[in-house]
Amino acid sequence: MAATLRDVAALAGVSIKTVSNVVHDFQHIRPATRERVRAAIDELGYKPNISARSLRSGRTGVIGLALPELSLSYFAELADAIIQAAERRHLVVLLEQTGGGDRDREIAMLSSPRLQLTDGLIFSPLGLSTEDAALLNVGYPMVLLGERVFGGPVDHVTMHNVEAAKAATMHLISRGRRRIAIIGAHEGEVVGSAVLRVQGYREALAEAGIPFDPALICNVGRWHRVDGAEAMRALIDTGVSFDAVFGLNDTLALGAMRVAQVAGLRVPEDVMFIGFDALDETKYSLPTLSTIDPGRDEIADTAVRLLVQRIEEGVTPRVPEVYLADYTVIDRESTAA
Amino acid sequence: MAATLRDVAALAGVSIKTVSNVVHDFQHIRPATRERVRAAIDELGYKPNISARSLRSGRTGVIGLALPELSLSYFAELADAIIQAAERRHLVVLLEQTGGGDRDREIAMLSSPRLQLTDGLIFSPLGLSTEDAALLNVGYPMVLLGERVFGGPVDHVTMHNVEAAKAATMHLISRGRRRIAIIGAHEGEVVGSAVLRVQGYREALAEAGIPFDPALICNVGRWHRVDGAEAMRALIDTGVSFDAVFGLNDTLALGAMRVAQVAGLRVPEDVMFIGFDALDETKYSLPTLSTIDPGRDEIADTAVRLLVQRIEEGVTPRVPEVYLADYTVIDRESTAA
DNA sequence: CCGGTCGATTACAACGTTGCAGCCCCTGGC
DNA sequence: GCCAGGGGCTGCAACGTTGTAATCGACCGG
Repeated sequence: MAATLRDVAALAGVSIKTVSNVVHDFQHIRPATRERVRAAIDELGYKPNISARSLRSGRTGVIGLALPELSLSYFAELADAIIQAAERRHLVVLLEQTGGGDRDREIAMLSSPRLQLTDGLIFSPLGLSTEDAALLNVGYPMVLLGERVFGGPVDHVTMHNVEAAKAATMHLISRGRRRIAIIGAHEGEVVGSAVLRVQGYREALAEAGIPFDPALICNVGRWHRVDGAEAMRALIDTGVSFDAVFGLNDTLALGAMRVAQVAGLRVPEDVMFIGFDALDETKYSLPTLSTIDPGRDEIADTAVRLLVQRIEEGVTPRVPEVYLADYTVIDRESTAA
Repeated sequence: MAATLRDVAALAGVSIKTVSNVVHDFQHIRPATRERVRAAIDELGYKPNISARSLRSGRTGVIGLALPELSLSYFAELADAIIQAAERRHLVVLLEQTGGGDRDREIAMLSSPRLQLTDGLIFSPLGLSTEDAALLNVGYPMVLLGERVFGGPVDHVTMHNVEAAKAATMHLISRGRRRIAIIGAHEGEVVGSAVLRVQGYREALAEAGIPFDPALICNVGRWHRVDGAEAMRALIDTGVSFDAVFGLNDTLALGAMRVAQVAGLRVPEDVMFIGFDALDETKYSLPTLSTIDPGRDEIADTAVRLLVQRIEEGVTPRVPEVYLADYTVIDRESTAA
């Protein structure tokens, strides 16, 4: 069995509390005592029991991270960044997958007893929408990610979606393109990344005096590679002319770009492509994919920072904070002049 | 504050222990009492405190998963599968990243106090090797993944690496290729996936009577996309002739394939490519990439099953179990006849 | 030389849960 | 009418930790 404070105390000839004090580096301990306790700790290989500590202190040092699915590269890279950010603050991450946009599962997860041993939650929903904002009024610290819910009762870390999408579109326009297709719109939706990015696209067109053509807007179900591929196939089949494609995320853009190339279109000569997310793989596609870097590390770090802040300040109500990360346009081969 | 057993007991007019019994569905409770307690639980929104429960019972319902990095798609997809498998058994997963093959970090992680609130660990090392096997003799249940350590003291879930690599190579040979390059070897290593897969490659060559040419073996540092790309560039620069490439994982193969195409080689006409791992993205690359499906879901499910078994049987020593998942060759455009 | 201060250490209770032992009362058999 | 058996429930202790208050001795200024 694992050694406890009691064992260490007995070996060092001090009280349990003194050992606890040494472990926590409290002051007012004689160097000699400290040394003796340290030696006993090493000898017994003592490790504090986190369950007991957490029972006593109400803290576990664990934060929950709930996101749709790791098999989407964007979320895998986001999880990676968040886990690293958490580690820098000596926190571990408990990871839950809610599936690809299943609203009910997302709601159920918010009150899951599995979150009990968590100090707080970083939540990236895909199925909720703004009218669900009230559901976020849970009894524990939480930080929201993404573009599904705005104005909710919790801190929110997101990005300048409209502006970034506008910048992506303007990048294509600056390269001389005027028939710019969108891959990844969500028909009928009024909330979410798709809506915002399409809005940015329209703003760019308007500013450049290019008429908006609904025939260039390709709707998809989900944002997987296969959806991008199918949308591009459908677009080509309609016979509509286009000279550039804005994939609302990289995965869509990559799927679409592949189909375009198979269909004999040259990239970037015939069609330029730009994506969104700056996934690692966009650096190595053929051609390399221009994209928007949404500031993932900044988002991850800020989310963890805000969550820690919420955890530490206790139940004090406060106006929820909204943080918008900076974006960058990354110009690669798929939009080479 | 969250409701406790005491609160529920007071409201229902029974003892704390009776509430606990209801929660655990113990027998010998009158239906009327059970109902009353149930109602009180609902009214107060009682959720058991997992820290306390775990302090008392020694179980948390959490398993640890330690792997190198989520930004490698293989591990992201593996984590996805393991989290799902764990969920089926009502377990949550605490995820730790050990970095890309950092032996010291991997060793440190094994005794991290962060694992304290974990019932067991699924460990996928990248830096350890067989001589470190003794380090796996930790005091908690553990299941090992991967090909770094064999013959260790713990259950091990892995795959038929040599056979699968041999099958991949024979697939290329059956398509008429004889100058098959390997991308991803690790010079000087004697353990790990690279070694085993190269061995399978050599066995296939030998069986087909094809001489082994060391000039076709490309060493890399890590197994990222950029490493595959650089290795391919180097290979082309040497001027060695080759008509097929076996990427020791999909990421390497995709990186290499891109460089080959940029260099003017046609795939599969001039050079065929096959990878390893059956990542989702191999379905959508240009061309689609042939690969080996290592049975990821089977591996995930087995790992969790074995871990649960170890957890439940307590400290009873037992001969470690080794499970080898089935593989399949997936034939796609990159090796089309 | 005494009261006060401060450094070093300790005793105790409590966090919320569960295992164990035991209590009470009802039922059935003789 | 009494006892055995067992269903239904309760009280107590303990898991390992930490916050609070208390203790004890040494040292200092007056």
